[in-house]
Amino acid sequence: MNNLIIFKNNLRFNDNPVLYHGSRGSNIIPIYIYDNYNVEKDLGAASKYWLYHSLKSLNISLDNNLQYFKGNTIDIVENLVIKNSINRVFCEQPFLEDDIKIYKNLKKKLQSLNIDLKPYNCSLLWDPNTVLKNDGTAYKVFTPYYKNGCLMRPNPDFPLGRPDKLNFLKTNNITSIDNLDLIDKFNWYKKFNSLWKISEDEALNRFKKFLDGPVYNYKKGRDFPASDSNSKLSPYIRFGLISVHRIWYELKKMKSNIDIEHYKSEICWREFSYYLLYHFPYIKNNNFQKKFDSFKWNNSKENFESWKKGETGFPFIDAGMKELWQTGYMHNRVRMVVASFLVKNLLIDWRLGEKWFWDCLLDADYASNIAGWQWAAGTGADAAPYFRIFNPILQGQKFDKSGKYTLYYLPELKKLPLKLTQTPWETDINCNYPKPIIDYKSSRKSALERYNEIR
DNA sequence: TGAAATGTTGGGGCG
DNA sequence: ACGCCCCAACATTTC
Repeated sequence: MNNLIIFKNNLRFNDNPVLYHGSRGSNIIPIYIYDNYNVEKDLGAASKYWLYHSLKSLNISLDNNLQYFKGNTIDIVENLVIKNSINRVFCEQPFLEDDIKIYKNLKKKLQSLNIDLKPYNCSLLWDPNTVLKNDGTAYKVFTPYYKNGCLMRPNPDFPLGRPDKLNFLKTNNITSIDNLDLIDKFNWYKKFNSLWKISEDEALNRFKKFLDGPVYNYKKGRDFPASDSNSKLSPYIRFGLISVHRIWYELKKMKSNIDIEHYKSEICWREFSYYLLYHFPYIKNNNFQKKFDSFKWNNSKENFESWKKGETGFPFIDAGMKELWQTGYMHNRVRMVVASFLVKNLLIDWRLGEKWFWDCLLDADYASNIAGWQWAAGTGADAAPYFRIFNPILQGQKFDKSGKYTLYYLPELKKLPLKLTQTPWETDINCNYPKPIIDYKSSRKSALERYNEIR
């Protein structure tokens, strides 16, 4: 048998159902398709960087046999199948609207050629189709989704480990990763090189290191951006350099405690995001709660720019935005605070924030990003109520008491007494840091008034 | 996975 | 010794 193996969002050698099953007793052609033809939203710049290095790493595991294509999945696969006498095509089971459409069209095309298309769920612990309320409808609230839905279902599949010896089918194709245009000529991303090692081994190492210690302080520690109680696995999970099935079972093997259970539930917030996008695809660019459709956003260009650059004059916000820009990552607590600030204090549409994160985050995940922003904006399903407005000053004082995080990204504030780290306007000492772009108190008030109009 | 406003309680100062 | 006021400290409600 000659099998075509299509990689998409699970760029790993281990625990990969597509590669594992697709390579059994067969010759394979492993390919990656950058489909910018059938999708509405192209990858963000940071994601492309991550993708580039993930592919390079995967290619090494595949003894340099990975082939790269860009364009329309259907045409590319049809062409390959015919030219190489392919019998079966193995791919990832799709869960997002665009991907489902591609899958269906591909299936139709391959059926007409009398070729099997075999989908395997690589990405989610539970298929969204199988987790429903008793009345047959989808959950909208995380806790019952997780506790009564997921955890009451049969256990997720075990991780598969390594595939057997791979036999690569010889082809005449010469493809190059460079044709995917993932890396800009302008070397803006070099700052990431020293911060992130992008490979499957590194993902596993990080996970193991996390399980060796930090996880035992996860529940409390996860809220403090200066502590290292987070696994920082998100970008690795995003492109499947580690499988959630592996993560799930490694955690299950351990003696359960409150921290491990909390980490598991966080892993399942990602599941929940995919679940929501699957059952309510309109939320990709519309408010889950329709009453927000008539909400009047200010969308001030100037304020949006200040937010993006980390020049709002609110240190905790600015530190977060600088972390994002410099590292391609932002601590979860800070993500909530900067999102609340953009939406509720600046009255800027969550979709604009979502776009910026999409472009800047190495872990930018289609579902998590949208669901996360809708959550933070208060427009989402199981969302923080709109009137729950984070105070960036208090949040900074509470979760970065020592100033370690804030001052790392805003060293100019080290000039001030520690007490004033979050309120640098309360002194005349000039440290070359911007004045607040808004008055916090009155912005809060007008946000609540604006909300009253649609309530 | 809030924060601010408002309400309640109880100890201490003081006439 | 007593009542009154003040105001933390905590609890509850509201946004």
